[in-house]
This record gives sequence, structure tokens and C-alpha cells, in this order.
Amino acid sequence: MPELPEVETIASQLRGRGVEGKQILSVKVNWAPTIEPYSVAQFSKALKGTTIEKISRVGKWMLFSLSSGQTLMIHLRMAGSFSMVKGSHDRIVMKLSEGQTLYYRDTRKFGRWKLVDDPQTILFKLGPDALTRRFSLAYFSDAMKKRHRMIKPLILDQSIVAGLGNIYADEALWEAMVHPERLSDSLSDAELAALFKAIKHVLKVGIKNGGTSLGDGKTNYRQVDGESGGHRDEVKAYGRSGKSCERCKKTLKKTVVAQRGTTFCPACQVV
DNA sequence: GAAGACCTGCTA
DNA sequence: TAGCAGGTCTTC
Repeated sequence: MPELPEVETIASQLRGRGVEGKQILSVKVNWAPTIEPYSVAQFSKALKGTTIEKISRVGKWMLFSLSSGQTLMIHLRMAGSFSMVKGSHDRIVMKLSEGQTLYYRDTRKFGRWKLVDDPQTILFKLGPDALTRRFSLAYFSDAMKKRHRMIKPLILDQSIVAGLGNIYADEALWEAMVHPERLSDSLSDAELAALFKAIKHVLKVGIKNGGTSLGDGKTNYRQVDGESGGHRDEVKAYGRSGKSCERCKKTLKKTVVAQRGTTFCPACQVV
């Protein structure tokens, strides 16, 4: 579930809880496939005794910079989350100094923890992070114009721009009034500028609201304190199929675009 | 492009 | 019980 705003929210809350500067005293791995590329024993050994110096984020990756010089790179995929309190589906438990314990929770077991010497071995595959200056209008326009593909799968492609997932892609397309199936090289300069602006905007608002949690179940995105993300009430398109468009009042429609559920307004997002 | 794989749990 | 879910990777 987590996209850029959710990962950013979690990273900043872990910093706020004082995880930076703490030493890793022990590591318990309850679902071995989460760990790559080491064995559980090697992984635990490499982490034990090191200090988490810095927590940062690139795209949907969370980076723990360790005093050992290595970097622990965490991808939450569909259902990963962190908590300071024991719960169910805790796949990794790290005891830290000063009595703190970090629980990595992941119902669907898709998340991955990679311990690497150099983050670039993973990050080189990513395009610019959507909220950095490297992701500029010039770069975005060029990337869209030189391809001939549907716009939605392109903005979901992490090698082009890192951070957008299904929620914020639908939100950005709705905000920019661009139909998800439009071909990337058919967008006018004005449409490209509107979409570019919308991408930055929806992500920033998502962060401001602490991310998006759908429904009220237990398996969806949670902040570190267990709270739902406040962006749930601000979503304009995603998950609102059958409800009315806040802009034109017509009924939002759900379809499938490149194998992903896609909600849009058939009246304001014209093909 | 598309479809399947990886997983579990909620909803219709 | 079938279908679907915020992601990514592999294999057609």
C-alpha cells in the first residue's frame, strides 16, 4: 500500500521517535524471505551492534544508514508497516538501545529488507524521486514525449519517476484532468505542465495529511502510532467509483488500465 | 502489452 | 466462495 507519502510519513515518525542514533541490540526474523541477500544468521550478525545513524527515503524505499557503513534498504510493497508496539504479523523485530523495540509488520509478506554496501546498487534503477528538483517539468515532458504509451502506466513506472503508486497516480490524473489511457506523446504542453504540477501537489498534500488509509480494517496502511492516514478523507478519485466527481458532479467510473484498477471522471478526464 | 507469481484477509 | 487490494518482478 505505501506510496511516497506513506513511506515519508513512516520515515519521519521513526525519526521523531528517536530511532536515529539508537544501536541495534538484536534482530529476530520471523519470515526469512523478507531478507535479502543474506541468510537470517548473516543478516542478524551484520546488524547487531551497529547504530542507525540516519533514516531517509528515496521513492518508496526507506534507507537506514548504519554505522557499519552498510545501508538497510526497506521496501514496504503492499502491506509493510512499522510499529513500536507488538502486534500480529510482525515479520522482523529489532531491539534497540534505551529499551526501544521496532516491529516490522507485513501481513502479505511482500515487503523486502535489503542490506547493501552501496544503496546505488538498487537506486540506479529508479528515475528521479518525484519530490526532488531532479524531477523537473523539462525532464517529465521529455520523458512523456519520447514514449508512446498510456500515461497512467508511465507515471507508475518507477524507472521514470519514483514515488507514485496507484492511489496518487489516479489522484494526479484526476487533478490534471487527464484521462489515464491517453497516450503520453499526445499530451499538449499545457496538459503535461498540469499533470507535472498535480503529481507534486497530490504527493505533498498526502504527506501533509500523514498518508492515505482506505477503509477502516486492520490490514491497511497505518502510521507508526497505529493511526490511519488523514488523507483518506481528501482523496478525489481513488476508491470513489460510483460517487460524484467533486469538480463536475458526474459519476466517477472504475476501469482497468494496464492491469491496475483505475478510477476517473469520464466527464472531466476526456480521452 | 499481458499474465502469472509472490501472500493474506477483507468484501461482495 | 470468488474477487480484489496501496507493488514489483519474471516470463511470455
